[in-house]
Amino acid sequence: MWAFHRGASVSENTGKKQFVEDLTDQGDDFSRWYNEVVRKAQLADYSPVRGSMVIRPYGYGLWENMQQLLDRRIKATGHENAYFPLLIPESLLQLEADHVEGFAPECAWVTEGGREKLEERYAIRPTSEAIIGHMYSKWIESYRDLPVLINQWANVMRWEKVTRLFLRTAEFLWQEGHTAHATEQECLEEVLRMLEVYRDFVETELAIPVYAGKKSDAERFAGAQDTYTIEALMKDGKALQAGTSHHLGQHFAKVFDITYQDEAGKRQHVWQTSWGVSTRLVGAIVMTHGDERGLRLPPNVAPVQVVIVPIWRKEEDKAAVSEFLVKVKEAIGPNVRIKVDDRDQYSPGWKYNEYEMRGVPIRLEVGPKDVASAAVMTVRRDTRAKESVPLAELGTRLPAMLADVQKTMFEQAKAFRDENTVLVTTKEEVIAHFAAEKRGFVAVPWDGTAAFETEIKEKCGATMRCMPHDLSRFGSLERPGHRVALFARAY
RNA sequence: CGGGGCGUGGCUCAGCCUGGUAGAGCACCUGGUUCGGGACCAGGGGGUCGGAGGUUCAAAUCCUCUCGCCCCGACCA
Repeated sequence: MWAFHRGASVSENTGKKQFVEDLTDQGDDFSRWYNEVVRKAQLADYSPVRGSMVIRPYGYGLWENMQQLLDRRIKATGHENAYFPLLIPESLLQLEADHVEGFAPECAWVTEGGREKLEERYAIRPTSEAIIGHMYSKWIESYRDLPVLINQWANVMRWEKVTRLFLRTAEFLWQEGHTAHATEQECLEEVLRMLEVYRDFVETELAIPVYAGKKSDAERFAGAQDTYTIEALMKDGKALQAGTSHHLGQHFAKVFDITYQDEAGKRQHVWQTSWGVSTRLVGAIVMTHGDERGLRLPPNVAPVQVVIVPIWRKEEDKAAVSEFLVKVKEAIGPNVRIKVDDRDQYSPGWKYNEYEMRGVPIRLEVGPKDVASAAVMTVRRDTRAKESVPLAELGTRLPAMLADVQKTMFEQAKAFRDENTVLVTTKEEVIAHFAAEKRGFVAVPWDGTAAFETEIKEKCGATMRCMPHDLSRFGSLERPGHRVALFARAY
């Protein structure tokens, strides 16, 4: 099951070197493959700042497309964007005990301004609950002010000991939603609404299937009452937390004194949520869809959806192909993100390999033969299927093909995830699974004790990822007094 | 933060053990021929060997410290 195809291999028939050179095989060393792909595809590069990376235009373009699609959903559910300061006074951060306890070890501090030592040091935000809680206490007075539904797109910093491109960097980009509600009921609805927004966004736009569910006490966010999560499975069999939505209860409201007068004139603490996804999702795309040739990007977020490679030998070909290209672009129309690579110094074959490595969903080859037949050759990245499409049909066929690539990628990822989700009935079987396989999700009836989780973690390194909401696949595991829990080794 | 590994042109690495003129392939630049799955020929440019200190007539090479990166574990989006 875990024998991957070898990349950069020698073809059995021709003996010629076949595709992407110098790319480590996924099965040989997945981590190394990941690092190489991220850098060779120019998503990101290391920077001189410890643990911090530079997101290059191609990677940032991917993030921008993700941002746009998610931002639309966040606004469609009634939220507004705002911006809070990067620096958080230590006194604010310290108000919520569990919160400080959770974040203190990874805070970076500003202790000087200009040449003066500060009276109170500032934390560079690891998250913004504290500063936002402080502001909410000023803004909220009456039940008429509720709910407050604010989102922020920002960078945050966590002084991580071990960093990895996109998956865990000291500084990263994300969005963090922070809402305040009059009742716990409304608050919980919001938490689940946003979890669903994340699930839909990640599955629909990133083509990454996830299990949505609730975290155990051991895994929940510092300062939260409950944490909900979406968990994805990477190709190496490890789980990745792809987004979280927190039910903060009244913890922050109490310490930041966020209160309102209800209709009866009585003063009440608000109920709060916070939820976020980060640039880690870029890493999730790479590790969910990538293959032995490199990246595979879901069309919905790919910076370039269709790359056009013109081909010519003689000068007269060049003129004819160039002329034809104008018609091709016109036929495609403005709704597809295209790129024409007419650089002369690279051969068509070189370009094919290059754009496959960079994950462009569809390639068009346009040469003299295509001009003659008034068609273009299309090649899909997901299936590598080649098909000649008449110029007249491009305008409708290309968007349909992109949609199909998107769908196929999701189905492939889902099939992989499902094949690697097993059901067992005892703790011992969970441990045995990870001791032997060390991969995939294992669903098991959980008695709700911390000892159960701890023993599994200590014996095989797997942690509880969530208690899934959708039990349609796990019905056979339901037991009185138990919850179905998913375990996995995780990033 | 523990255990292990690695820092030498842009990239992948050799040279280090046994100190003595910094190398190769790829990439890059120029010219020409090429172009439907990583083209070829000719010419050319580029590195104070991660950093600091030490030993030595002499350090990429030996010693000490330091920074960074990678892998495996413990903690986190």
